[in-house]
Amino acid sequence: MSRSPTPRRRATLASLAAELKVSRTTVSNAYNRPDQLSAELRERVLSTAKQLGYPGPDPVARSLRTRKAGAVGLMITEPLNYSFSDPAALDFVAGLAESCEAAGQGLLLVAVGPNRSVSEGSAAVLAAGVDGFVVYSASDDDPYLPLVLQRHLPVVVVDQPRDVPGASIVCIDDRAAMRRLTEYVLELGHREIGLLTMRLGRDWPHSGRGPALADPDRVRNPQFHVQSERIRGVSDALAEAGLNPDALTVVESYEHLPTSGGVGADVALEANPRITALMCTADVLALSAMDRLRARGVYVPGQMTVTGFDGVPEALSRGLTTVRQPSVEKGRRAGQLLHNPPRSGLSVVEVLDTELVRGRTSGPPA
Amino acid sequence: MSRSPTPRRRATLASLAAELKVSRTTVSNAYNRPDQLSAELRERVLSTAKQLGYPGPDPVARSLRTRKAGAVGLMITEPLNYSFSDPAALDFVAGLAESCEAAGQGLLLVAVGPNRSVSEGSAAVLAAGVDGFVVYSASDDDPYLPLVLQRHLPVVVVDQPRDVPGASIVCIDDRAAMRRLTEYVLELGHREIGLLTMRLGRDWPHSGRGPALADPDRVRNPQFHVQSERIRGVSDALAEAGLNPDALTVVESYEHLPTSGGVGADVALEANPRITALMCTADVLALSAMDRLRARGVYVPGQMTVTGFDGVPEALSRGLTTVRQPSVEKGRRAGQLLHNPPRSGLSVVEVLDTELVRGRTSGPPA
DNA sequence: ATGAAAGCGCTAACAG
DNA sequence: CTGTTAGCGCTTTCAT
Repeated sequence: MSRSPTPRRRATLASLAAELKVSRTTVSNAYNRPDQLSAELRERVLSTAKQLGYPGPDPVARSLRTRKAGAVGLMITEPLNYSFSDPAALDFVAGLAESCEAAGQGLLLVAVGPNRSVSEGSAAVLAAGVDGFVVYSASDDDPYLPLVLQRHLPVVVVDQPRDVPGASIVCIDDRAAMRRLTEYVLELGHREIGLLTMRLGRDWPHSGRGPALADPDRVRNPQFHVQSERIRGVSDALAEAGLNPDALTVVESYEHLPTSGGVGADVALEANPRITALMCTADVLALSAMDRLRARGVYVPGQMTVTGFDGVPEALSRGLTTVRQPSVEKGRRAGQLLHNPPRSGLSVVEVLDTELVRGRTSGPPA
Repeated sequence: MSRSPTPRRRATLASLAAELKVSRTTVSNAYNRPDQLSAELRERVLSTAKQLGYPGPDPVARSLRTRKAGAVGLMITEPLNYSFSDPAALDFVAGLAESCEAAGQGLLLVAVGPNRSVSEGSAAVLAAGVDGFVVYSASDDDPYLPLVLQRHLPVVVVDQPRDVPGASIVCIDDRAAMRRLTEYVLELGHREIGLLTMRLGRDWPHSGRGPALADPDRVRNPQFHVQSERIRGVSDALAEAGLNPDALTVVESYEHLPTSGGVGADVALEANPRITALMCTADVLALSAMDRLRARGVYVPGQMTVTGFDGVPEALSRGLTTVRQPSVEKGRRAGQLLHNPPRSGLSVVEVLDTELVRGRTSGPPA
């Protein structure tokens, strides 16, 4: 069970120095500044280190001393199973991970989803040994955000919330994108539109967890900036076309389960059977809705127009009419903002471009 | 730009104690052991902390003192874009993240893919402030593994390599699973089989990065235990049926790109046009192969049987004949092994169950 | 090129 | 309940 020279006590830089009868500085230099000592001495240090089973300078102690953790934290407020099943969220994480890899930084996932109590989540945020935080799509009143800010570390917010003091933000123009998409739908001739969206607030005033008709008050004051802007974008287009924005049928879904879109579609159509276009604020919702419509014998786009948002691969391959947003790039930019902060030291707002994708799921109303 | 009482220097536990004229212990207790001081004193501590902008005990300093980092490291040796596009790998990460969340631990992604030099990757491994490592499916001669081991931290290996001294392992019986699948294919009557697999070694002796015919030497000595076992499983079944295992046409693919399976199928069929069954060691390969075959006008399963491995959702929904493995559970178990190490202190081997899924992509040869 | 001294910010005994 | 004493393991001036 014990290798040759495994000492009872873990070897440290100091013990190694003692063993070698050199100063700790020298050992430290052997690892961190090879040019500060002779090559042979360095070799001697490294070889006895190996012999003693010294793993090299302890990362935590080094972090304490240098005040650098070598990692950025990603605060994930959604339930993990959601984050890991939504392609757009994953693309974001992939982009962030990529930029961290390039910068030689670690990426620490800090999950503070609803599965944990707020105090447990708080502990996780406070315990994260990181040099900065990325906050991904949190609600305006997220309870963990103040804790993140309290740590006085650089923070980059992605998508939402806006107006976090001191934080840079990477986002898209949700309102304009959704307005443009809606204009397209209206041009096709649709007048009765259903909107399927993620939950409008952290709370959930409906019974059960399934998609439910959102009441107008909630629609007017969503706690998520993104939802708010997207709804506003739809309203803009409706108003512009001389339609009443309040006539929009809005169904909110607590989470994006594989079936959420389908159930949401049912709810919307039951609430307003005259709907001819179903606009979804996420591709996963739209795809699920399409599946459900097909099962009900409703043809898309013949009898129902369906649109999504995100531009995930499956959506594009299935010809969904949607808005493509650069999810990977969001992650990359967020990381870069942390790794190479803007010279000014001021916070930055980066608005990334989106693109309207006219697919095969939209057409004139029946 | 400056809040009311923002001191030039970051507040620390000591400065807070001085301000309050109490000992550092008391302040520490206010955060870590609320029962060790009066509620009112604690309140006073916390409130002046807020006033001073003290974010609470520094996680790094605490880690140094307590010798606990509060996070586990996940060493990812594949290119990130692969890890984040393979559903099976993602399920694994999701399971691991879930168990970390439940244990109140962070999850530090340490990417040491081929995009970075070995020395950069080494630095990342050595710099990770973690209490243990999960190594996900590394090659037998992975250059970073020794570094991980060198840190004398608990290690859990997933899938491969085997026989890492001191490390626990979570895996499946790849050989038995693949044997069973092959037996099924043979029962259907197939005799000429093509095998599409991930690259057989860290090196890549072929020109270009696309799928290529693997030479027999390489097939006999893969550097990845999993590939090795799966090929062996196929051989077992072939030998059992009185066929020559060396007659197997093996095509290896450097990475799992969306098109890898399709190109691999082309390569295999060109090398041996008599092939009637294409067995793939990953669903993503099989799905891509199916797409390609359809494009070529080859009917599945009428003219070609195709099988996969993993049991990812898309494969199951498309009726792929495959082996389902519990990827999420792998991640969960790996995490648990780290968070609640077996009482014995000895390393453990956990072999999780797999299930043969007879789908609609397999049938008798034409 | 090498060493001595001085902490980084915190917690864990152990006394009082 | 509160304070004193000792470091955790390392890097970094500043001398030599």
